[in-house]
Amino acid sequence: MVRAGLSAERLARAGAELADEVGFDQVTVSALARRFDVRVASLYSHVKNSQDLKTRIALLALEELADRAADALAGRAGKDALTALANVYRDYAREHPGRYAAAQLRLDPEAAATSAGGRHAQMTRAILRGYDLTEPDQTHAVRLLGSVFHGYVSLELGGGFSHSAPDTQETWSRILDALDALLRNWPAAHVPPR
Amino acid sequence: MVRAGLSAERLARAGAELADEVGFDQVTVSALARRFDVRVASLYSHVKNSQDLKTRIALLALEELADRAADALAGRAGKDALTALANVYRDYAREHPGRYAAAQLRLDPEAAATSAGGRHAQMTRAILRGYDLTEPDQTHAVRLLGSVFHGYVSLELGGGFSHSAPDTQETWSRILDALDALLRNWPAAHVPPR
DNA sequence: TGCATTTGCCTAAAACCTTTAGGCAAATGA
DNA sequence: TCATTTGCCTAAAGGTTTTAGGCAAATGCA
Repeated sequence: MVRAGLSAERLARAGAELADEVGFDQVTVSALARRFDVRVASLYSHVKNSQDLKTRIALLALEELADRAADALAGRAGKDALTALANVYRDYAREHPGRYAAAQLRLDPEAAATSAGGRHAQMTRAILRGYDLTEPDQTHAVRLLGSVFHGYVSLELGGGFSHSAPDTQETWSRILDALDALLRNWPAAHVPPR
Repeated sequence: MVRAGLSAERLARAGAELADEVGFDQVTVSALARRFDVRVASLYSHVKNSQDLKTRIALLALEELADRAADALAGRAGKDALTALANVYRDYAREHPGRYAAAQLRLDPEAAATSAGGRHAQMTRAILRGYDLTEPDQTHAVRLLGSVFHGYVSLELGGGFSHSAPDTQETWSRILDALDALLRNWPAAHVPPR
C-alpha cells in the first residue's frame, strides 16, 4: 500500500487551492481527504482538527500576500508605493478569492503572533515614510489605508459594486488618487467648524 | 400537544439573536430548533433550507441597518450626516456582530434585489449632496465611503486594531475628519505628476 | 543485511448537522 | 359538526468531525 505523502504543509497548500476553487467556507477535512484520495481520519495525523487546518491556510495566505507586498514595495516610494501595495491586495483577492477570504479568518492570539500580520502593518507604515506624518497620525493613516484596501477589495469581490456604471477600475484609480492627496495634506487634529 | 408558533420571520429573528450570541457561522438549523425546543425537521416547513435561513437573517440585518441609517440621517447634512451614518454602521456592528456578519453574506441576485441594499447606496449618495460632487465622482465617492465604513468596522471587529496605542475611537474620529476634508476637496480626475 | 522502532494511513464507531418523506393531531372555517 | 389545512412529529438516509486502535511501510541502528 503506497503512501500518499501527506504533511501539514501539503494539506495547507491543497486547502488553499481548494478554497480558491470552491470558496473558503467549503474547505472541509472531508473534501481535502477526497482530493488526496485518502480516508478522512488520515488527515488527523497532520492537522489537529478542522480549525487547525483553516488556520494553516490563513497563515499561508498571509505569508504569500506579505511576500508579494514586499516585492512590490521594493524600490518604490510615495504614491508609486501606495498604488503598488494597494494593487497587491486587490490582485491577490481577484486571483485567489479563497485564500483572500482565509486571510480574513479571525486568528487566536497565538496564531496571530506567528502570522505575517506584523509584516503587513510594517509595510503600510513604510509607505507613509513618503508622506509627512508623525505619530499618532501615522497610526491613524495606517488604519485608514488598511480599511480602504480591505473594504474596497471585499466589497468588489462580494459583488457590491456590480450593476453600476463607472467601472471599478476607474473607481479604484480615483480612490488611490484621493488617498494620495489626503496623505499629502492630512488634516490637523481639530478641524475648525465650517 | 401545544404548538410552538414558528414562522419564517420568527426563525429569522431568533436566528439573528443566535448569531449575535455565538457568531453567524454557528447559526444552524439544529441550534435554532433547540432554541425553540422543537424537532429539527419542523423548521423545514418554514424555511427551505439552511441557506434560506441565513439569507433571511441577512435580509433582516440589512433592513434594520437601513432603518437605523434613515433615522440617523433625518435632519442632518454635511459632515454631521457623514458622521451619523458612519456611526450607525460601527455601532450596529459592535452591538450586533452576528447580524453585521450576516449582512455581509453574498446574496443571490434574486435576494439582493429584494434587499435593503439599494437603500444603503441611496443614503450614502444622499450624504454627498452636502458636498460638491457630480457624476461620476459621486459614484467613486460612494464606493470610497462604503469601503472605509465596511473595512474599518470589519477590521476593528476582527481585532485587527487591537494591541496598539492610539485608541480606536480616536482613529475613527480622525478618519471621519479626513473623509470630510477629502470630500470637500475631491481631487480632479488627473492629478498632475509630482 | 536484519531487526526494532517510528510513522502513516487504515477501519470502526460515535456524535452532530442537513434534508426528505410520511403521519397524526391541532387549528380553521364552512 | 365535520372536512380541510396546517404544524410539528417520527423515521431514515447521507454527510462532516473527531477519537481509538491496528497493520504495514519507512526509517534507523547494529
